[in-house]
Amino acid sequence: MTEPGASPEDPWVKASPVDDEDSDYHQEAYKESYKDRRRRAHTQAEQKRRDAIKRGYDDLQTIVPTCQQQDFSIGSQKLSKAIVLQKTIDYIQFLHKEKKKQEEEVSTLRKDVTALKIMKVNYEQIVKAHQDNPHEGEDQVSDQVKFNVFQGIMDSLFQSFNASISVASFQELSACVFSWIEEHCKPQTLREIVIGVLHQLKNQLY
DNA sequence: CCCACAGACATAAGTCTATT
DNA sequence: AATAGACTTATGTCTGTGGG
Repeated sequence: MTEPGASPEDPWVKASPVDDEDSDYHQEAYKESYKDRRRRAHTQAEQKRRDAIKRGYDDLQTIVPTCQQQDFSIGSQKLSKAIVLQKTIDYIQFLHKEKKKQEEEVSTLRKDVTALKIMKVNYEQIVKAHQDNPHEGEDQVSDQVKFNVFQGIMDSLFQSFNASISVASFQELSACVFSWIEEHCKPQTLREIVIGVLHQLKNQLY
């Protein structure tokens, strides 16, 4: 739609007052020209603003993957602005959820790394002790059996630890750890675990 | 303080397009 | 062809800002 009588080439054509001696008319003509000039500039500015908005929607449609899915039965139909906005909102919510999931995964993996590092240090100490005293206790059981005993005990402890511990906050973690130690690390309980593991291994071996 | 200006928003009217 | 819905365009109004 074009403005009636508007000429895009000469937007400021009415900007100067007309050459007339009549001051009232002169004034009126000047006012009118200012009004026209103002209207023209405003129309241009408004066009610019609408272009910017349109560009924004186009960019959204390009960036948001769910806006790019096309129904091939219809062809590459342009989505309405309302749909582009809704799909953008949905996509941002999806990204937020994904980010949260990945952060949780990273946290879990960090804990695994810490545990593995501790275990590595412990094993290195054991290996070093063996190297320092290679002949101590020739009648000792094999490394495999020792590992099985260790593994059985640690598995049992880990199961009770995993069932008792929540890591939502440090306070909660700390409270859970203390309660777990009280409940599952009593001498009597540990004794039962060790005996149970040894029995189990004995049955497997013989 | 007044005026000019720019930008944002609202609205009416026109245009385009898919559907019935 | 009629119609509905989405979109565009021009214009009016309001508000904030900066210069004289």
